[in-house]
Amino acid sequence: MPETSVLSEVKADIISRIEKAIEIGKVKGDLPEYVKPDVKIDIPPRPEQGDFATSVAMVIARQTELDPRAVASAIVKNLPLEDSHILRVDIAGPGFINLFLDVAWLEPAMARIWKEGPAYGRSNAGGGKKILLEFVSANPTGPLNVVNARAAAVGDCLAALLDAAGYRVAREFYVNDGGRQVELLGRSLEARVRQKLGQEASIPEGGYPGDYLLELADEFLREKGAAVLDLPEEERVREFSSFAVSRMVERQKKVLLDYGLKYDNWFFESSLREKGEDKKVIQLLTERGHTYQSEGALWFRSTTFGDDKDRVLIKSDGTPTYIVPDIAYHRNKFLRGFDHLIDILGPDHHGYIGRLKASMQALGFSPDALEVLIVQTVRLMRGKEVVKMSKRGGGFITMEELLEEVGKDAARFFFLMRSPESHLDFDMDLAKLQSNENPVYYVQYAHARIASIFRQARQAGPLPAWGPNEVEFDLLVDPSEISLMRILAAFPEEVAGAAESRQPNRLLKYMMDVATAFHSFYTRCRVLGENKELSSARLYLSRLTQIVLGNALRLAGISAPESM
RNA sequence: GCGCCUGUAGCUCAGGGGAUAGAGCACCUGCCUUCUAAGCAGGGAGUCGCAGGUUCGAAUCCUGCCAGGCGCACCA
Repeated sequence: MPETSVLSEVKADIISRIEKAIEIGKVKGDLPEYVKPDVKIDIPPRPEQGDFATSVAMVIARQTELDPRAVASAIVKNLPLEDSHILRVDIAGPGFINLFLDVAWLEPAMARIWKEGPAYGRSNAGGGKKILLEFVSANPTGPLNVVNARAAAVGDCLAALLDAAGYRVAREFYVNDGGRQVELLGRSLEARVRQKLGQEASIPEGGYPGDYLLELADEFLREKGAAVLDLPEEERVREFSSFAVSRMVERQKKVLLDYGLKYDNWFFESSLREKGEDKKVIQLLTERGHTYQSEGALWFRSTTFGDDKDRVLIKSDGTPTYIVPDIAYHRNKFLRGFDHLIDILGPDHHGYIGRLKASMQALGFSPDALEVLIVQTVRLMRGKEVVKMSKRGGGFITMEELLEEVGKDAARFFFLMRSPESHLDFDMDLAKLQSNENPVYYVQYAHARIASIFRQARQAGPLPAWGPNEVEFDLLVDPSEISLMRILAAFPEEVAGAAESRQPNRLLKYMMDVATAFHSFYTRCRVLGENKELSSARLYLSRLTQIVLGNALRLAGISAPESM
């Protein structure tokens, strides 16, 4: 895996030259001795403002009360240019330093893509740090819904991004297979089974009336028969519950697999109880003096660690609250050797962050090592119409139904396109539209077009020599070719940036930019039918684009079609 | 009442101290006898929710307010 990308090497070189210019300026007396700015460069909004720009001069001007443009010209005057890619330097606006580069650096940058192929985009920004990413973790009491589908897309893509950015990532699904809700699931299934047998039975209060238990009841009768009904209550409920849970989990696994998502681990809450880790956590918190008895319950003094209020661990009826296994679970994650934990939760769980972090701190773990991301709600639309999502009426759309209707690629694209914390309107009509109105196809089409060029080229005879060592790179001079290459060169940094900021939507934006640049190139420049040298060079650039698009789509979990 | 998220073009949303605020879709005008027109080039379209403040510079940071969504259990 490469240390850095060619682009970041170029940037680092420019930054160090600017730093050197400031040092020289100090020696010459152009700048005061005490300035020590952090030099940052970025890509300016307009091409006439150069390839890179820096605002250091304005920052220094603030520190020194000098005129920003004077500071800028002091830096520019002292900027060492020998053996650099810098062609020209301008001072613009209130004191920006605009740097114009030659295009020679693009050649090694493109050769890097060719060489790394499917690995292009990877970096070791993360330094091999071990991250556990827990997401979806829906209760096994019903089918997955569209918010789960959003969390699945975001989590899976974020995991892929972190992996590519040099972290060691594990994807984990936490199955809440204990507690009252699972008992209610079992009792609800029992009621359905009895109804199938013509007996008088109703879904218990707070139970699960959805249709999916009707199907499960049939399966139960087919596989287990009715004998279970004669067992004593406790045993009977256990049978129904465990049957229901295992089937629901299987069903969830299957949908997620259809979505292209494979977890490294499905972690069952029950395994914590079997090993006594829930009791252990209470013991540890008590030993450390973070618990107290009050009103017949055992409390965790989470306010010590910044939580709004203390939390009950053991209710006055002697049963633990949900938070106990959750604390044990997060402790277990740390004990398994992960350096950093990321939980992706729904918006209804934001109140939960404080108590969870407090508990980790109370157990001696750094609260910063636990990071909670909230993925906001999804509103399903059909055009202008809101699709009703009432859970009670059973009329809500499951993840299965969503995938069946719009397909995996469109679903993932739409979920990833938006920043995770923004509320999302998901237009199902738009998502399944097979036309240019649907943004999914914009990127895929670029990929398919490239594949088509190669098909065409092969039909015409043996391909010309077009690898990095064969190509006359200097023939790639059209503005559309240059800007395409610049974008391709930025991929590793884009991946690392999207991973660090936990924003898969940045990857999607990048894919759109690549597609735009390619479509523009495709329209302006013919690849085939030009002279041999030019065709070869453009085939080379096309293949590089295809590699980048393919890699980006793979990170997003969206397929890269060869034809459309 | 308190907390979290959101408010930017007709619609869905990027951008989260820097230059003339962007994209996709929708709308208008051009571009297919040559590699896929699910494309390209161009155009119109915006008081960045409102009001103050900090700053050389605010859509971006701070405060208050308004609007929408979601939470605030000895439920999970």
